[in-house]
Amino acid sequence: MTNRKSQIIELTLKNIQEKGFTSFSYDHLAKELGVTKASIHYHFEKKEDLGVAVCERIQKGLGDVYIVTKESAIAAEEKPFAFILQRIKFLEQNGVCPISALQADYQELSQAMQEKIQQLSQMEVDVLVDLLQDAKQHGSLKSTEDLEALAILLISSTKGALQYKRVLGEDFFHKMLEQLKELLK
Amino acid sequence: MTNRKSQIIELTLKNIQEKGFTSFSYDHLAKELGVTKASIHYHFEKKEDLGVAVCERIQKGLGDVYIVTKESAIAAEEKPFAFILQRIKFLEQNGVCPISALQADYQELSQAMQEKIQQLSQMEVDVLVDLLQDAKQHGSLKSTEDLEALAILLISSTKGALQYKRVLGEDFFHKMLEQLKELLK
DNA sequence: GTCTATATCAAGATAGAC
DNA sequence: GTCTATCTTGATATAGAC
Repeated sequence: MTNRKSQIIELTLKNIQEKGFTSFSYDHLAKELGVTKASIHYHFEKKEDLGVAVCERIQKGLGDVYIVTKESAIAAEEKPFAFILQRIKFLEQNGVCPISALQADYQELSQAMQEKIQQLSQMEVDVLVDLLQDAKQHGSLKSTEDLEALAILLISSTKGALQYKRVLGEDFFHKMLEQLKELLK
Repeated sequence: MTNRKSQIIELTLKNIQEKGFTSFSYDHLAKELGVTKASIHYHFEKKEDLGVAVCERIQKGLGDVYIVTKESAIAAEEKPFAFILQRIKFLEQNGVCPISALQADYQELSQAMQEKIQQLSQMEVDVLVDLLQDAKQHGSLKSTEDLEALAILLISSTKGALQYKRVLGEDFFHKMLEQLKELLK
């Protein structure tokens, strides 16, 4: 099966959302796939290699949602929030955002993975800045807005709220989002 | 030494900030203290027991900062942000917020720890709501504000930004905070 | 390309000496 | 209260058969 490799990547992505990078194991992965640990080690010799592959997978997903949002028919001023809502749809029920999970383990990871996580984190900001620029050109944002700072606030509050939501319940995220929209009016 | 127990708790708190709860080990803890694993198992039979003790330690720290902020001489409208800034001072250099670290491992932890983490998370919101109420009475917030929603936004964006700051640099947090203050003007 | 088998190591935990 | 010694488990990883 030539897509065994991508099958492993998808399952790892799910496992990272559930357990985090350091806590998921090849053993558990193998059992879920009905293969042996050795077979996973064949495709990804070290856990770090699998980690890097998952980062690239996340990067692609991020890019895809960006393009879809950018080209979609919805109003430009809605696109930053549409992007965020679209992204969190991909999260497993009660899972953490995989980028947040990787950030949490950041200090324990190899340099190769740290660089990937940096790229991912920066990409999230850049994409939001781009969508905010479009929104601004359509007149929905005050011209004084520092768009990078606004993107940083959007991504920070989103990720923070996702963490609390798992502990304090679904409502938490919606309350945060409504409050944010209220302040941006 | 009767405070060996609290010595262990403090060191564990540091370790959770650096590695997360599931990733720190009794072995590493013991070496840092110059004792054996067994000695730590004596004070905290199971890792879960140590985890609960650390949660209570965090809870106390949270309460202490709340009281100090509440009773301090600074203007009431500054207190919510003063509280947040005071809290993040306790973080190790490049460490994660211990509550965020515990939230990240939430699903893998025992029920006793999950309950403690819930309490901690809710307490953070409650404390901010209280400080925001004081600020509002002093006229610095629009009367239409939903204070719980505002507290949720404050704590979410703070925690999210702390995660990104470790990866993207010190500036990230400050930009988020300035943007937030700008929107609240 | 996938398997069995195994090496190696570190983890949490316990029993019992001092 | 702290130690040595040890048990058990589960992790990453490798060698080599098929």
